[in-house]
Amino acid sequence: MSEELEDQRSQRLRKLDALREAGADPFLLERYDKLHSAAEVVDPQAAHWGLSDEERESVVVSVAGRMTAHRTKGKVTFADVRDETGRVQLYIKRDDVGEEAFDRFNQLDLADIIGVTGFPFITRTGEHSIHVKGYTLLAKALRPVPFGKQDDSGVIHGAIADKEDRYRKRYLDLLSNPDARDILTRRCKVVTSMRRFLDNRGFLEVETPVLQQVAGGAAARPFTTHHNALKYDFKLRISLELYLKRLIVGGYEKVYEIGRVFRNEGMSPRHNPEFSLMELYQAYVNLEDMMQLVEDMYRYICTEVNGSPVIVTGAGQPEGTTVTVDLSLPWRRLPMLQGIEENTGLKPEVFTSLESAKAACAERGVNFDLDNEHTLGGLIEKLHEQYTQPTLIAPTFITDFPTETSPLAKMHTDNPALTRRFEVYLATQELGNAFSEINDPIDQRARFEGQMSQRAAGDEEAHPMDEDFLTALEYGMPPTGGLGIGVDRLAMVLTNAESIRDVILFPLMRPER
RNA sequence: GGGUCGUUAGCUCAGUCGGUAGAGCAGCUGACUCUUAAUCAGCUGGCCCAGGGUUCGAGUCCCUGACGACCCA
Repeated sequence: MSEELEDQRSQRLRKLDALREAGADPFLLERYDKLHSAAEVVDPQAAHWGLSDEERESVVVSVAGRMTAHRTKGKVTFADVRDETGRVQLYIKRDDVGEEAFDRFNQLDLADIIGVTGFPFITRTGEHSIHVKGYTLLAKALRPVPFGKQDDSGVIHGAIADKEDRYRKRYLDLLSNPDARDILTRRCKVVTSMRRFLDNRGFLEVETPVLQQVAGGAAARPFTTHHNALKYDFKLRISLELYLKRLIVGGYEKVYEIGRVFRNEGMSPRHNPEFSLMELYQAYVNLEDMMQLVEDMYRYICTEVNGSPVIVTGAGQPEGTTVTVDLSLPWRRLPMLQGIEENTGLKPEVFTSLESAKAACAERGVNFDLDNEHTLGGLIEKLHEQYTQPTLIAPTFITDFPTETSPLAKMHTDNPALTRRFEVYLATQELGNAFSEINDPIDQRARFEGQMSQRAAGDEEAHPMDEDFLTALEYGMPPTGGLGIGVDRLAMVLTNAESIRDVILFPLMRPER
């Protein structure tokens, strides 16, 4: 095969072989004295830019990163090197480094990882650059990386664009699309700032089992996996709840976990089968204390991640429109039935039985099929989702959930049909779920039994019986407030991401065949 | 689960009425000692997602499938 017919990978392999034969195998290197970041070198405030041209020549800078562009111009070459912090331009002159080194530099391929030493240098066009005196190939890229090219208006051409490629080969997306990198970085900061907030408040971060005999704490179907030695099919957890409450029984008073949970359900722009959940439990506090905690935490995270407590997001809005949500304004509290009345005209009195509620819904006309509703609580939540939720732009606590759909929350003392529970909504998105935890083991058993009968009636997502958890409650658990937050969905709202896949580094993909 | 759209060079994308495959970038060769989407000259590069079908002839039309995206329940 002639040289001309080799594909780019073969050409790069050939160059690698040549380097190895010459005793310059880049993959044998382990360490490079990377003394500066690209951003530090380029920073207009950096001390070296205040020096005279002559003084600057004695300054040594050392950077490392990927070569993302090169422009050869006869006996001088310009190249770009990019690291985590940004881009810096290199200027290399044959007469400075010698013909052999200059030719070797021009043999480098885009995407090769190099280390460079030189001195700070301002080009005739005013760009802060590095005048190269020496360089080392630290790793060879055998495949071309689609960096794209940025035009004068900042638009990048040729970047990897196919969403499937971007998710499957996220490393290329990160190298190619600055926006993707920015969103994912901010998502990571959502997690660290959440952790910092809770640590500062004296919560203990704990880890609980992923492999469980009974997957409870939420309404969802679990994944099953097999343990060979025990010959037992374990479930992957669908929430963190029941183990964290066992820790409250055990005497811890403020615990939290940020962890992956798994729900065996379909995928959508808002659903990934594995996702990150934060749950916290605090003994001796009530629902109102949890509301205050949520307000404080969201303001903190938003300010840490975005620099401001104001969110501008298109979540839940018509294409091309955004809403502004100011987390520093007072948050509204709205009982669920009151919200339904405001948005449908259906009065709370009709929700005394499933039959009367269905009749009232049928008379009014609703935008979903009443035949699919088998419980009063389920019908109420459906009305909430369909009519109230789309109106909830400003931060709102929806309170007083039906007992039927809240098998782990304390009942109201004056109304056993409703619970001491709230969900947080902002920009129409549900971003948190909290309740006063049931600590009455008799009540908890009755709730589980109610769920079992729904399960028997065909609801595969109804909560399973958990005898081990009930035993724990029987040893005594203090009154406790609990809170759960879907981290990915919070990140979506804070970063204005369109899909949950945009805030997950490696979203689940169907295996390629 | 239903519907719509997409899959063409390493990357981004064209491809007309069905007539044997195109551009830009990347790559290769050469020129150029301050360029920056560098420029200029020349060149290379294709399982048109897969499998069937219609046709003298299919990237293009039909069917089935794979994968993805979006919308709906």
